[in-house]
Amino acid sequence: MSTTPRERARAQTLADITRIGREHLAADGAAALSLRAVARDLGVVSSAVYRYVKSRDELLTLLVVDAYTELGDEVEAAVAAVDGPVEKFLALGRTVRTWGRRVPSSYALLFGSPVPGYHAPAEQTTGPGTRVIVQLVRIFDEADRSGLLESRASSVSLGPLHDDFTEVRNEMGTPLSDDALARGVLVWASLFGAVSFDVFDQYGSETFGARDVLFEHQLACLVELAGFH
Amino acid sequence: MSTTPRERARAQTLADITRIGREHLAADGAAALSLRAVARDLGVVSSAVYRYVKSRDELLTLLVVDAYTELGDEVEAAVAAVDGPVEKFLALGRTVRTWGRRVPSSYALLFGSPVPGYHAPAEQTTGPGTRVIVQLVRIFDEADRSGLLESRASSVSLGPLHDDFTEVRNEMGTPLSDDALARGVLVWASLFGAVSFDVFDQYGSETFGARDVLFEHQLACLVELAGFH
DNA sequence: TGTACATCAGTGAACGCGCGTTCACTGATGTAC
DNA sequence: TGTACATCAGTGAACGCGCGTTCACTGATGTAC
Repeated sequence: MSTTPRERARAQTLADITRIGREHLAADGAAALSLRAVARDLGVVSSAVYRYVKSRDELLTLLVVDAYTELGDEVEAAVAAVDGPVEKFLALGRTVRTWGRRVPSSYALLFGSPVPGYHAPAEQTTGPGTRVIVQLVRIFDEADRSGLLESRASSVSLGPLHDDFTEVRNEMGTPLSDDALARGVLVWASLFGAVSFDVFDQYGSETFGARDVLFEHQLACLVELAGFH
Repeated sequence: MSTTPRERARAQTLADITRIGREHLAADGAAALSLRAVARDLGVVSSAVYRYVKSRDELLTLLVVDAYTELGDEVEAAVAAVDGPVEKFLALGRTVRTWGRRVPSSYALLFGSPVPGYHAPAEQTTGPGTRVIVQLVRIFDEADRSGLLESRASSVSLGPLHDDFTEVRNEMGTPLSDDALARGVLVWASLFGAVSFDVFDQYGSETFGARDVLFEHQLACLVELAGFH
């Protein structure tokens, strides 16, 4: 673990590149992200960046991982800080929204339109990319174990999805029923729908003044939808 | 209403530009949309496009309006074709999803990340942009009038939003309560959250095989969340 | 401890490319008398 | 019906700009003997 000065300098430069990349992401969006512009801000000739990053796509991957990691850290911390499934769910939801509003361009990179021509390499992004949903599953799990998860059958048969859900149970190490998992998926999608509408300003900029209140109400409804009590 | 040949030719060219623009949107995304590329495909020198469109942003606006119009047309037709709030809601949801999956790039333009540096001019996009939510409000309205809308109070007070909701009631010409409207907003956001996850492939490409079944289940849950019965 | 060599960060020029927008122009189509 | 003029679509050149990526290079920092 002894780091040489060179290694430290290298790590520092890579961190600088990521930071500058994030700034450009915020200013111009992912599609306009440019290695040359990053090099300029780094105070270095454009070809020098290739010592650190193989291509523009690799820089994007760096930013994707960075964003997932930041969000994952914050969500895990917030969830760990409170007790009980309902409180943990509220903490998760609030953290996602707060993070999204603080760094909308990173939020857009992860949850908005796909970047044309770019595909995140699964090996690097899957881990950090699943931290939020892992937390959500754990919350459902805890609610279930404590007998706080209402069981409700849907009018639509989930039979065709049973094998897929079994796969999910194995990957996530949870014994939740198909029905509970399906509800979890909807709660997950709904939460991000509500946050996206807020972050991307789909309501119209002047429709709702008290966005915080609206979101709290939505979270309360989602708790119901989840079936916690 | 008599159209001269020149006017007809002009309208045709403008339609061609829109069509080609859509193709480029699909291929490269909104941020990479280029007047020069459209001109090339139109078989015309780049400056010629400026006879039809004042700038790149105006072309984007054209595409936004075009997309909203197509979606609005399809949703209205689907909703009109069936009876009762539940059926109408299901038709609305299915149509949004089907449209989104058919033209994901147009879906992304309207409901994905904002295009950096571009702001849709309200005068042109507000009308077509509200057609889906207008339909949704009407469905809630009809359910309410038929006594099919369960009234449920939320644990979060909507007081701070009362004036905003009154504004919405005036604009949309509906007598729905704050609570019903708030639930409508959440259903709206949740629906688009579910569709976005599907269209943008947030589930992971191989997690769910039977996406149709999953979505039908989600719609059924949203009917519950809406409070229809 | 000193020297020879290897590693590596960063340079600068070049490749070939695409972009939005302006402007003076040509030539065909339409219109007024 | 014919002529003079106005309108308008499309041309081609130019402006100034930015991009990703490669490559041979310099010079400083590290390492092995």
